[in-house]
Amino acid sequence: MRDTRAELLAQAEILVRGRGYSGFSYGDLAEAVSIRKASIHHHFRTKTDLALALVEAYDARYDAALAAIVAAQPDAIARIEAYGRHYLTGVEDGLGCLCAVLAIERDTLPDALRAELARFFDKHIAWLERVLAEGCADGSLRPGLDPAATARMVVATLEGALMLERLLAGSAGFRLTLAALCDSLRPPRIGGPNALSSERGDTI
Amino acid sequence: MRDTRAELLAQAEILVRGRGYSGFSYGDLAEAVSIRKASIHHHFRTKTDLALALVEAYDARYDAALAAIVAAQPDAIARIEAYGRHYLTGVEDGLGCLCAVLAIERDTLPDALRAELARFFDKHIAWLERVLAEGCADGSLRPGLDPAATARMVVATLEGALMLERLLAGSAGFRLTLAALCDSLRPPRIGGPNALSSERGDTI
DNA sequence: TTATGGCTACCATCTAGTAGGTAGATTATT
DNA sequence: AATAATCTACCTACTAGATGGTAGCCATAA
Repeated sequence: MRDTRAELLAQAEILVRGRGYSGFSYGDLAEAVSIRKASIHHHFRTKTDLALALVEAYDARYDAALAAIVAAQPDAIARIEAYGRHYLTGVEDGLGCLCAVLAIERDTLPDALRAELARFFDKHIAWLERVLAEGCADGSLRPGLDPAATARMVVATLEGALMLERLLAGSAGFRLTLAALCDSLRPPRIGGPNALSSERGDTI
Repeated sequence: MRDTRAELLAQAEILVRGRGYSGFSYGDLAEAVSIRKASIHHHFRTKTDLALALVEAYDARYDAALAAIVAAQPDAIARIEAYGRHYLTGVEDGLGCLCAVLAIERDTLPDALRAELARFFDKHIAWLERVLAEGCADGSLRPGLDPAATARMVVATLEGALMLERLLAGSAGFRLTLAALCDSLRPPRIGGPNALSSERGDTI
């Protein structure tokens, strides 16, 4: 027997991430899942309820992903690179970040949904701030780096790159940005081809 | 006599940037400008025509802004900071970037509009790449920085920060990100409180 | 005179959401 | 074990209102 609710969530997520929240309708979703429009209301009474459930599921998946990254990657830069690769799959699938898509329509969003979005992003920023603070402490990051400000910057960069490269250069463009971001966090190489005012060195 | 077309453009831009493209309607716009819905069609035959006109006007304003920045700021970092301050006004006004808002709904956008958006962002990336290349050449930027990749990163960071901080911490949050971004482009400070094990000469 | 720019009055279609019903499974009661 | 009550998941049919867009009329200004 099929799990209609799960199918609704999966297809709705694809629709929202591709066309925006008010750009998709129960009609579209009904067609995608092959049930009648009215039946969707049995699972999600209102469109807002559906949106909240979408964010909840998306958030839970990210919770798991963040924990997995911390477990698998010991190094701060590697963690941020792994974090960035989650956004990369969005670019590859041609889908924006669910929460960014919703955030765009901020002015028309119900308060509860707006609050959930804020919680989602605050959580990511807090996670990154810890990762960065640890990296600062063990010297694997550029000295002088401000973990709090840089955490916000990292989320912003990846969110922006996903929006941008979904439109422009796809995963190739995204990878460039992710590489530039990681480079900007690394400690300056010393003694290499470009210590000081001399030439700049290659990138690897 | 009033310039209705200009008023329509101004109000439509506010509506789109606040609620998304399919989140605003001719009905909303008619109310905002105090004319009848049907009269809008006299100025903009279809909603797509209106969107194209919005992007054109937005693009033209940015053309002027980019030129003004180059004229006023001699230094690469100062130019990028000035560029970032344009996004900051969006945060202050509670409005997203017009083109980012439209890009979110990529899958339902008419081809012509999607192409205009790509042109808009490509232009910004090209402009930044030049600014960064010049900054690399005159030594005012971190050595080893890749202008092409970093240009994409800068646009992504600012677009992402605008989306994010409009929802979260407002201009205070945005300023943090902008500061972290500029810091990440500067040459490493030397001799300061946190020089690595090796000294090196000053950069300014 | 002829555009221009607005109007009223439409239209077909789509929107989220409701009402009420049905077939089948599950659970409770005898 | 048989029956009764309830629940689940879907359906058809509908509503009121919004949507983008059209047709055609009328005032004013060049």
